[in-house]
Amino acid sequence: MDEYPFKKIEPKWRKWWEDNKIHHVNLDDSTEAKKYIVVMFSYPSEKKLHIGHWWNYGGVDAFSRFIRMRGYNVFEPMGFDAFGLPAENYAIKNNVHPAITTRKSVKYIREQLKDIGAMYDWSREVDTSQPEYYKWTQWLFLQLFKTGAAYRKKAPVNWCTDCKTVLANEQVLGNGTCERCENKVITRDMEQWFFRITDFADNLLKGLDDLDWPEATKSMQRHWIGRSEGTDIDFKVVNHDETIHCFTTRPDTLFGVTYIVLAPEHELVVKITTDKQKAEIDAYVEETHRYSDIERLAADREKTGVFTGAYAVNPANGEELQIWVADYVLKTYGTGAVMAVPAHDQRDFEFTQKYNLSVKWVIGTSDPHGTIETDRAFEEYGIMHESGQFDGMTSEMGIEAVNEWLSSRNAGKSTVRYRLRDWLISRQRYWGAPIPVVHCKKCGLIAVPEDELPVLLPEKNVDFTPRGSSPLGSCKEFIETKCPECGGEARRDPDTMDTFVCSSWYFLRYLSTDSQDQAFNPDRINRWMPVDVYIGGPEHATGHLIYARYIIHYLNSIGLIDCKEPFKKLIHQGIINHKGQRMSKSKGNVVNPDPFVEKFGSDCFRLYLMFMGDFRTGGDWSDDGIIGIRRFQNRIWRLFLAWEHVNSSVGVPACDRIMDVSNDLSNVEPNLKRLLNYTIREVTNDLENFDFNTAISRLMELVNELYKQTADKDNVDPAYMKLALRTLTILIGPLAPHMAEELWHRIGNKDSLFNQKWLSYNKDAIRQEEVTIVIQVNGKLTDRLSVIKGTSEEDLKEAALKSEKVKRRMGDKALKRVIYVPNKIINIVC
RNA sequence: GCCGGAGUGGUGGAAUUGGUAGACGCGCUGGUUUCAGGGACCAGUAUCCCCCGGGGUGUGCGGGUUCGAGUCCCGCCUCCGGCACCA
Repeated sequence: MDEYPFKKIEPKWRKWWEDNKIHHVNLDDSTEAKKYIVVMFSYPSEKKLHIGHWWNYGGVDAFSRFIRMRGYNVFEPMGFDAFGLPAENYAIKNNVHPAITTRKSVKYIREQLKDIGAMYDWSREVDTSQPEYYKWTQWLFLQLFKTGAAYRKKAPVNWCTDCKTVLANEQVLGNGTCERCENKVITRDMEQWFFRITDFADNLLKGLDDLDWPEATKSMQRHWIGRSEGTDIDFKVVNHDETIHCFTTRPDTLFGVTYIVLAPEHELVVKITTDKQKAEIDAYVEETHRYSDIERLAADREKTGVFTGAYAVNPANGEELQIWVADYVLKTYGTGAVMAVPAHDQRDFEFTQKYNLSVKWVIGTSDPHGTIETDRAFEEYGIMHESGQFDGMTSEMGIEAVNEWLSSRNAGKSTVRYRLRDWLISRQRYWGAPIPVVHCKKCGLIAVPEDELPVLLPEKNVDFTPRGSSPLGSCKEFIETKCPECGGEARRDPDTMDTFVCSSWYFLRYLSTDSQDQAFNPDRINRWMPVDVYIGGPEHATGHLIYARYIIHYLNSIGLIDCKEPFKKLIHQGIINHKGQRMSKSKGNVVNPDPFVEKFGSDCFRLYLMFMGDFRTGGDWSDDGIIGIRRFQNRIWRLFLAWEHVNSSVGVPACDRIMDVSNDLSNVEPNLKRLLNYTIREVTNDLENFDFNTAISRLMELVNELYKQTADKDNVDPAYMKLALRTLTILIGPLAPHMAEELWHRIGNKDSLFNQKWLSYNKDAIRQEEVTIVIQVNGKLTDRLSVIKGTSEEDLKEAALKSEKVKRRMGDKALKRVIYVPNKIINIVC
């Protein structure tokens, strides 16, 4: 039996596509409508593509090819997110320079990517670790710096005592230890670079409404931004000329405040602590620094705190309140100070229990007989009491009224706070884009002039093993420089940028890789942005996807680009597990795609992954099913071999006549006519919706049916077969591009299949003359009737009641009603 | 604790969105082919009972709405993902 010779065919067409620049995109062509389809670029530090990449990239390519065949100018680029910690860690461990390992990985992965047979335009590849790219990442930084959106401040960071380096939050394990050495991680205050993403909190929140994104992801971003309306209330400190500002969302509980809490890092702690309490407070503050933020924030930790010895005055009733320091209050949220209302806040309640502080109930239920349990806080809205002139108000009214009262007395004002923090972008690491700023003793922080970019990352004389400060600081040639302002001795900033900065704008750079004198060409941006469909994992919901949105909002705000949002539609691919678990080296269940590609071919492997399950859901990898796809390919191949003669024996006019299936098909058998049109409709809808698995099922059905209908070869009209094979070739093109291109040329075409227009279908041709009506008795399937479409309800009812099966099931019960769903079901109720 | 998503044959998964549950594939069973094979083709395959004509039961569990529920409502269970002292 003839097997489909994928080994000969796949490399042949890959070369042909490349030689004929089939995948080259003209970015300046405005004659065709564009579609910009981007899949998150790959992270070469992982060294090799795994099955998940094939799942993702194969599906996205099928979609892109389909869109292209529908007549759009489609741009589907690919690149490398090549800076980052894994390459650096590998380098430290094996003493190989990260530049070398990264370049090697990129080269290897690029070849693997080419095996997928996707229509990437490789002339527009980006690599974030190349000076041609990071020059513009630095340029982007400078734009932010010039407008004050990039700034330095002292901030608590995670510090591993053993590795002697700063760690990202993701690198700290749940128990507060370092993921690499499992030693203790502490909090350390360090001067860091930040981007003012909080300035855009509200815009980022509002922008979500119009995005065609998964609701779950939008919801995650909303929570992450965490807008919350409340009030800043001023508490004067007794015997000090200081005021503590407390943010609360519940000013209606103001009369229930029994003490005040400051975060350990709060600047007033030192000022107001009494001499008597000083030793204890110092010890406590010191103690909190011994924990990482992650550890401190563990919700199940018992609350601790220390009294400062100082008091503050409640502006509502003049009561004096103890001021405490406790690490359950965070310096980084709100004002870093809290008015504690134990009766109506469970956290404060727990704290009071431990330290024997008083509880004052000021909110009750509206039900006069309703009692509130007193063993925990009552956090709901209710009716105010013990609250002076506000007694009897609902919480909603009270919040308004207290706000007005406070602001009229200059003791507070309503504000909006966000959970979102400014984006900490500096890293004390080597393998990243250097921050293009010079520190001059005389002039301060001075931006490197744009025409001096890039600030090259030195590849020699850098000791990148961690020792407690930025590796670049140890490189004399790099760090010592002249101040661009005064020309005096100065030092370069030794930090590098978070790789999320690199990946926050790469989709802009794809459009201008041919330009060395600008980050992006505004005309092209305005023509191609936003990205029409962006595909990537849901794990980026609150990281990359917020950062990229922020950068676009920012560039828009300073007038550099027109578009407001980077990604119009977002799709998350699912995750491929193996044996029910996520693939990982430690579990030893990683599946390497290469042997499967070698044994079954690229198309077969792509098809199998797409067929395995829903693109968005993911699935569990199994070696077993792929054989079914090979059989499917072989069946198609043999079908073409068996009918090869029709391509020469059927003349050109016949071919023209059947170019478009929606045209007159009067001479084609009704069954086939219907089948072809039906398959076009189904496959079209499925590809539009990323439902590759069902699209492939429909094509399998078509092939099965063609085998059945052509069992008797002599009775088949060759034109009919020619039409069927042509239709099949076009429909399978996006899914199995190599095979389809081969078949396309075999049936007599010279140009690429992917320059061919997609097929339209004829609705009328799908309509069936004969339909099967299901007869139910009390909703139970009882019998079937095959009738001509449009048979009247009366006739159907009569026929149904005559059925022996129906009679048997009805027994002697009387007919009550008949429900009729046209052309589908007749339900007899008795 | 809070917010999402999902539970369907031996197995991967379908189901026009309230209308024939199990499409398509894997596996398995039987058969055909001068078939040495992990080849090709045909038929069967949710499950239980059975007088072989049928009958009962079935989409995580328990209720409900409806002529009719995998799909909608209420209450649970399990798994996965995210957030987690955010005042």
